[in-house]
Amino acid sequence: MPKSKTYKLDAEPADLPPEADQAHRFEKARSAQATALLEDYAELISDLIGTEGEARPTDIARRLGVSHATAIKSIARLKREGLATSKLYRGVFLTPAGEMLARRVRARHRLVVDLLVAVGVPQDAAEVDAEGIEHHVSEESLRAFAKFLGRA
Amino acid sequence: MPKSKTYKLDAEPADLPPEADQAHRFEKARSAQATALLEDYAELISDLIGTEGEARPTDIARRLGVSHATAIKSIARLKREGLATSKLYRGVFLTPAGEMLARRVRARHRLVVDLLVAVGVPQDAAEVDAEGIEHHVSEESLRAFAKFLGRA
DNA sequence: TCTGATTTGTAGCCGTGGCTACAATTAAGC
DNA sequence: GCTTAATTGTAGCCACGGCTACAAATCAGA
Ligand SMILES: [Mn+2]
Ligand SMILES: [Mn+2]
Ligand SMILES: [Mn+2]
Ligand SMILES: [Mn+2]
Repeated sequence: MPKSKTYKLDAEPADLPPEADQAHRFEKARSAQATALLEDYAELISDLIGTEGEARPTDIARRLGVSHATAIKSIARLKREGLATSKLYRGVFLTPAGEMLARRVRARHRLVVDLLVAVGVPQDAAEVDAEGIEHHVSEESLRAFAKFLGRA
Repeated sequence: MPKSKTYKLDAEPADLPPEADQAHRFEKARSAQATALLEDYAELISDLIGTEGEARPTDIARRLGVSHATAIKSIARLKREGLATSKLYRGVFLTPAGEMLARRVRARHRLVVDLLVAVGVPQDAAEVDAEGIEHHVSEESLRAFAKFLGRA
């Protein structure tokens, strides 16, 4: 992560050299990537709690296709960032912030899949591609997607 | 999570437990992420050579918004992977493999931007989002995009 | 030419997210 | 209840891609 800089979330002066503009785009993509893992974990934990009643590290790891050690370390990061908690040997839970994130991420995930399908991408490919694409879709694009899908 | 089975693109047996399906999607996203940096460098180096006549580490770094040390290390990875070469103090060049990658990536980048715009995303947002999205768009999706845009 | 600015390269640090191997704890079965 | 299997956690390794600081090489201008 770059350092905690004061993010001017949309006020990017347009009168900078063009390479600054490009640098800004790359920076956005990097920062989106930095949160992608947190988003996927939040969504998955929420899903597991919803369908299985609990989210245990082993299940999380299996669903993600990583070793349980990796999952546990990533869960530690979620806890550090205030998105999850976990009682010893009793599964992982989402904090209110984590729940909010999960809800947002799930809605976005569905919207992305639906848009892909709407423009002609086969369902299977849409599911695969969306898992990576979702983390780079801005609110502005999401609004456009919703409108395009007639859900404005 | 629909249990569809059409993707013979990779040799993934379609009759596995559903969580294997999900793991497979996450794995795809991770592997796409692993090549994203190479793709951006290849595209950028190609652009710089095309517009400036050469691609020097300092310029690459400025366009990406990273330190020159970071750029030089990433360029070293490109060389390791057979995508670029560089003569001391004389800029970075793409190997044939690197050129091919750059061409593919540039075409894909444009197609993604065009699709986003076509579904109503403002140009600026499309440019920003595409920088991240592009790395996760499969060939299958690309074909669908082209068809949707009437470039089948 | 030579001196100072720019560019390039190197070294070393850090956090992330992979992994394996092993230890400890809990759950299950007999 | 004991033994064994499964789960969870820890430790330690690695590659990657950020960074700063410093060194070396090249380029430009006076
Ligand atoms: Mn995802
Ligand atoms: Mn998702
Ligand atoms: Mn990109
Ligand atoms: Mn690009």
